[in-house]
Amino acid sequence: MPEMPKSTDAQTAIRYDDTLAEAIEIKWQTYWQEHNTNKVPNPGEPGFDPSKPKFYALDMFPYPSGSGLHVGHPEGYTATDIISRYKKMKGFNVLHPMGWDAFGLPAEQYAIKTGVHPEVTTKQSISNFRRQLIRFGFCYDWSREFGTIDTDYYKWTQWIFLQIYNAWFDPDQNRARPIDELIAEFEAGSRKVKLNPNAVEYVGAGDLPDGTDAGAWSTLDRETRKAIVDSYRLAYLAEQTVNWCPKLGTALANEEVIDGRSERGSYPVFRKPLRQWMFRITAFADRLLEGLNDLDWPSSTKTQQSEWIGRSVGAEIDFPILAPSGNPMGEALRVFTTRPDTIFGATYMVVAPEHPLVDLAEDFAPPELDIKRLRNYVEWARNRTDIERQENKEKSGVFLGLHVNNPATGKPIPVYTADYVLMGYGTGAIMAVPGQDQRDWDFAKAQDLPIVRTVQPPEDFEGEAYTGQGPAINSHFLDGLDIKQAKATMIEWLRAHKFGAPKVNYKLRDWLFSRQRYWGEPFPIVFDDWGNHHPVSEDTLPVTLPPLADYAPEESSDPQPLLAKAKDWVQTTAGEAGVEGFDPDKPMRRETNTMPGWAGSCWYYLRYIDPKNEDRFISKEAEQYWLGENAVDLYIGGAEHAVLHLLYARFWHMCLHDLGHLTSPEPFRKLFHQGLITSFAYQRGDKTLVPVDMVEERSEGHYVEIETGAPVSQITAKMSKSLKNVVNPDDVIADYGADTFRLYEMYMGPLEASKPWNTRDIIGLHRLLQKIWRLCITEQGDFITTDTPDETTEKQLHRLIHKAGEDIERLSFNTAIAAIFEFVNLAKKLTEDQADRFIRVLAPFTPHLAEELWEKLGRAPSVTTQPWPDFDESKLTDDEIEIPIQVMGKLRSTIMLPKDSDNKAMEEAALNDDKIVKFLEGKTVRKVIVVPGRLVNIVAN
RNA sequence: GCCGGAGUGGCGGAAUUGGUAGACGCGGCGGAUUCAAAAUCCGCUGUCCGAAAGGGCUUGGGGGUUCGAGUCCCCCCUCCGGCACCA
Repeated sequence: MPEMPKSTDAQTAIRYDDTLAEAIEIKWQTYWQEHNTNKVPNPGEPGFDPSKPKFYALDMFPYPSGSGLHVGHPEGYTATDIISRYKKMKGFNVLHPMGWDAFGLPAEQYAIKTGVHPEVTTKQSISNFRRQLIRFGFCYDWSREFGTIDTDYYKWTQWIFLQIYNAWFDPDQNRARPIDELIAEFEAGSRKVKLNPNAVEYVGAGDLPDGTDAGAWSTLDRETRKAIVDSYRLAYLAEQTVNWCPKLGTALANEEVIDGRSERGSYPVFRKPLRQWMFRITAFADRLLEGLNDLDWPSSTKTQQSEWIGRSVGAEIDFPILAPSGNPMGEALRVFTTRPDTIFGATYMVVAPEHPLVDLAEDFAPPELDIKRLRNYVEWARNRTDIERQENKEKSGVFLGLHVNNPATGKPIPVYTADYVLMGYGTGAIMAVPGQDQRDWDFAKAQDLPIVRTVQPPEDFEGEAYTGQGPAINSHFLDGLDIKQAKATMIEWLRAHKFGAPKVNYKLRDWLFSRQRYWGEPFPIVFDDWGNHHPVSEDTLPVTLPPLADYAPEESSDPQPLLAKAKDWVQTTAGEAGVEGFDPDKPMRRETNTMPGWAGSCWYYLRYIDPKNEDRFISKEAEQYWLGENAVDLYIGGAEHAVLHLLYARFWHMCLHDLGHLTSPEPFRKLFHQGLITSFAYQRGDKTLVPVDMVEERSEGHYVEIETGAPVSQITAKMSKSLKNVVNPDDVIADYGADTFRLYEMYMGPLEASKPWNTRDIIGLHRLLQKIWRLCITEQGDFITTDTPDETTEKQLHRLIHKAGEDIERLSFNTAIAAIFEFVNLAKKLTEDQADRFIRVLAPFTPHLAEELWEKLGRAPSVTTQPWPDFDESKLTDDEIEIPIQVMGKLRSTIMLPKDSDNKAMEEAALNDDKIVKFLEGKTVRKVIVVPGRLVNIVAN
C-alpha cells in the first residue's frame, strides 16, 4: 500500500486524504447519531408525515461471524443505502433497518471447542459488525435493531409457530384457516370427519386415509379427535425418514442437503427415521408457485424456486395385484405417471426398496423365488447413502415374484424393486415404459425385459427411449393420436373404468423444522405422560433457552437433542406451561428440539416495522403503512438463498396473511441479488493455483511466479485464506475512507455481476473525491465559488442530475458514478447554486463528504434531509449535435447539425459533406436512410 | 445429461429501444511542474498497413436476417450458476 501524504505534513494545505476522510466521516457519523438523523418514526409517532409514500429497502441481515464483515457484505448494503438516501430525498418515508441473524451452528461449534457460551461470542460478533456497519455510514435506523436471539424477538417467533400450529389448510378455499374453524365444522357436521387425506405422514404407513369416514364428531373419543385434528395442522409431529447429519449432530431439511452432503460444512448425510416437527408447506405448493408470477424477481431465482417445487401433471393409475394363481387379489399397486398415454408400453413395474409391497412379496413368494437375493438387495439398497446413489447410477434391481395386471392390455406384467425408484416421490412405484423412458430402457436391457414403443419416432431417430412428439402406436384405441390427445383420452378411459384419475405431484416435501442443537429457539410445546403434544399458552411466552453446562453432543445411534441435558428446564407442569384440561400440577416435559436458523430469518423483515411492540408481533397500524400491499419494496441479498430463506419466508408470510395478520400476499415485491466479489488468483500451466504474494507482474498483463520465474495466468477465484487474497474492509477504510470504499464497490461493475476485487483500482475513486474536494475547497479550507456560471458546466450538471437519478432507480450505480466523473472532469469552477445541487447529487453516494461540503457551503445540516435537485429537460441535449454519416453501414464522416433538423436537411447536409462527396465519386446513390437526431446511412455502389 | 446466465482492449467495465463499439476508471507511454521525488495538470493509448493523409480488421468461432448487428435468428466452443434416477 503506498503511503499517502498526510494533511498534517509541513504544508498546512487542507487536502482530501485518508486522514481528512476519517476525520470527516467520524464527525458526521457522530452527528447523525446525536441528531437521530436516520431515525424513522412510525405512524402516530411525533414527526411522522402520513402524506408521504413509503419505501421499504431491506438488506439480508448478516450472520455475525467472528471474522467480521467480508467485502461482499457492504456491496449490497451500499446499494440499498444509496437507494434509501435517494428515495428519502425524493420525498418517501424510507424504512431501512438492520439486525442480526444470530442463532446458528458456528457459535455453537465454537462453544463445544472452547466452552464459551454461544451468547457471549455472538454478542461480541454483533458489536463488531455494528461498529463496522456504522463506520460505512449506512443510514440504518438503529433504533429498530434487534437480533433473532433476543428473547423479546423469539417470543414472537414462538408465537408465529403457534399460529401455524393452530392452523390448517383448506383446499377448497386454497388458504390457511384457524384450526378452531375446522373443529367447529366437524362439530356442526358440515365437514366430513376423517383424517386429512393430504397428510403425507400417513401415506406409506400402509394406512391410506382418503375416504375413511370416522363418523360423527360427538361419537369420537378424545384420542381419535386429537389424531384427526393433528393430521390437519400446518405444523405437525411425525416419524419421518430424515436427513441425519452425524457430524453436525442434527437432522436437516431437504433444502439444506446438496448432493448428499450438508449445505453447511459439506458433511455426509444419512437417512434415518426420527420423530420431528414438520411444516405442511406442500399444501402451499400451488400458491408458492403461482405467486412467483407477479413478483419482480430475477428470473433465475423464480426458476430455481419453481423447479424446487417441481409441479408435474399426470395421473395416478391402479394396477391390480395378481395372486400366484393369476387372479386379482383385490389390492392394487398405485403409480404416478406423467405419461398415461404410454400405458400400453408398460411392460413391467418397479417399486422402491422401501415400498410396503416388498414386504408383502416375501409372504406371497413363489417357491422358485430366491428370497435371500431379494432380501440382500433390499437391505443393500435401503442402506445406500445419497452420496453412493449420486456416484453410481447403474440400474440394478430384483424381481419380487409378483405380477400385476396392466389394465390397458389386460395382460400380467412382472413387478421389480429397484433403487432408481424413490419412495419419497409419487407413490414410490412406477409403471415402466422402456420405449419412452431412458431409465426404464436401461433397466429393461439389464433385466432382459420386453420393450414396446408406443410413440412413433421419426425415421432418422437413432436413440434408445424416445421422448419426443409423435403419433401413438401399438396402443389400440390411442393409435394415431398425438401425445396430448392420447393423454386426455387415456385419462378419460382410466376414470371411466375406475383404474385411475388425474393427479398433480410435487417434488417439494414438507419442511423438517426440528434440530437437535442447542443454539436455537425452543419450541413452545410440552408433552404429557402419554407423549401427546400440547402448545404452551401465549401468556407463558417466551419459552426461554436455558443455560447449559456443556454443549458437546452425546455420541449415540439414538441421538438426543442437547436441550435434554437441561433437566430442570425440561420438567414443567401443566399450570406453568398454561396447558388447559389438566391438573395444574400435572408434570409435563418440554420439547427438547430447537428450531432451525431459518425460523428467525423467516419474519425479521416484519419485526423491523414495530420492533419494540410487547403486545403484538407488529401493530396493525404499522403493518398497514409500512407493508401494505407490496410489503418490502426492494430486497437485496445473495442468490444462495434462492430456495431456502426465500421459500420459507414466503410460506410463513402466506400463513400469516391467510390468518389475517398481514395485508400483502407476498413478502418481497422486488428482489435483487448482488454478484459475488471474487479476487484475482494466479494459475500455473498445470492449473494449480499460486498464492497472490508469490506472483509479480513483469509487464502489462504478464505475471510470473517469483520463485521459479515461470509464467502464470491471471484468473478470478473466490477469496480464500490459502490464496492470500482475502480483503478486510477495515483495512481499506483505514487507507482511503468509507466514502472511497463505497464508491469503489459500486463502480466495480453491474451490481448483479460477479466481479473481481482489484485493490489497484481503488485509487481512481479516491482521486475523484480529491478532485471534488479541490473543485469546491481552497487549500485554506474555504468553500470557493464563482459568480459567473459557465453554460457548459450548467448543462453538464443537468445531465448529471438526470442520469444519476435514473441510474439509481435502475440500480446502475457504476454508470451513475461514471457520470459524476464526467462532470468533475469538465467543471472548472462552480457557482454557489451549482455547488448546492452538485452536493445533493453526491449525498447518496458519499454521504460524509457531501455533509462536509454542504456545511462548508454555509448550509444547515443535514444534506440528507434535502430534496433531490431538479433538472431542465431542455438542457439535456445541445442545440448542435454530431451526426454520424455512414456509407453502406460504415462510418465515413460526421457533421454538426441543429438538433431538430428534419430528414431532408440531414440528407442534404450528409450528401454535401466533403468527405462523403469524395467517397461517393463513381458510385450511384441508391437510397438514403435518415434516423432523425441519430444518423444518416447512404446506400451506394 | 437438463435448465439458466455470460464471453467486448493489458485489466474492471460502457453502449437503457437494432443506429458513431470501446464511455468512465485502472494500468501504460509522452510532456509540464519540481533541485529531485511524490502529488497534481495536459496529451496519447483496440489492432494491422502507412512517413502522413487515409484505409483494412475488430465485441468467443461459423453462418444468416437487415440500409445498418455487441444487440435479433441458427449451429458450435468456453466459463459461471442451478438441478440432477422426481416416473
